[in-house]
Amino acid sequence: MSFYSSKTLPKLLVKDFNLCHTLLCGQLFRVKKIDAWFYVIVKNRILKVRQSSPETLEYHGADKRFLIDFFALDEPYDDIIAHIDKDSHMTRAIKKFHGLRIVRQDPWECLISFICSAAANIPKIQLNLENLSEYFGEKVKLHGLEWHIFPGPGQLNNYKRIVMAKTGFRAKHIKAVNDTVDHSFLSFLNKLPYPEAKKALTQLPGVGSKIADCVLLFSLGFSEAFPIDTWIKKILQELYFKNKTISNGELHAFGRNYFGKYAGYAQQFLYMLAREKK
DNA sequence: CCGCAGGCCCCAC
DNA sequence: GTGGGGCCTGCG
Repeated sequence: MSFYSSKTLPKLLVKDFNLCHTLLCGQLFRVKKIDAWFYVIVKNRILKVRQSSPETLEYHGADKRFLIDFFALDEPYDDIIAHIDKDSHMTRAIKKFHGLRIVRQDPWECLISFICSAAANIPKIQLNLENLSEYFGEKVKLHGLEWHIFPGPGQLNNYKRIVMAKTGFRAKHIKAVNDTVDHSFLSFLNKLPYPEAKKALTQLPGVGSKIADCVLLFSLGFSEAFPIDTWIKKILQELYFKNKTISNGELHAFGRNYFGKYAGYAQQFLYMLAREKK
């Protein structure tokens, strides 16, 4: 595909970072693995990256500063782990998935992604996002391949095409959100306290407690957000409630109180535990 | 006794 | 997953 050997690519020294865990923990969907490399479509760029050793990232398509921000490498990892390491279950998860990070993805794409996630699975979400990008997003060529940038707010302006992207009942939510939400609304949420930001998001059609928490956690820096999906529900009930059925509201309150200001990281570790048992 | 807020279940989307 | 309806409960 390229005459350049990997030796010519820049390297970034990393600590407490695992690329696979970070890219494959269900927070991002536009990730492709080709040979030994991951290709991640982030905003208007195609990031090509691999972890050639535990402490080395080789990359192309972005600069160092971008990588540090996107992968949240400036977060105090030891501190985060110390906060959520409350019991033997978490200790095990933290050890097993060490280096998992919560990325800082684009809030708009994150919002649409998780609207697509309602009653779906990961391959289906990926299909929806690929289709939406192909139908509405700008095309770019890189590494001999064609890629589509994710369409911005206002660009998802054709209901029929949104339906053609196989979004099903989510199509009307996507169209409505496209017509009412812009970048400034989303960046404004950053400045609000968690409860207010969440309330503003759940005002949007197709966005309830879970999806709001995903957007807050994965794109707006609210590390205390604690999304309850079916996987988390199952594992929380199993590990902390002797398999008793607990309402989502109660599980949410439990997670936030028990794990504290980095509850969202705890949620991701638990998600990984739940998925590997599948 | 009656009315409404809050919690929960159900089901179409 | 969400949202809206139906239904039960509890307090005023």
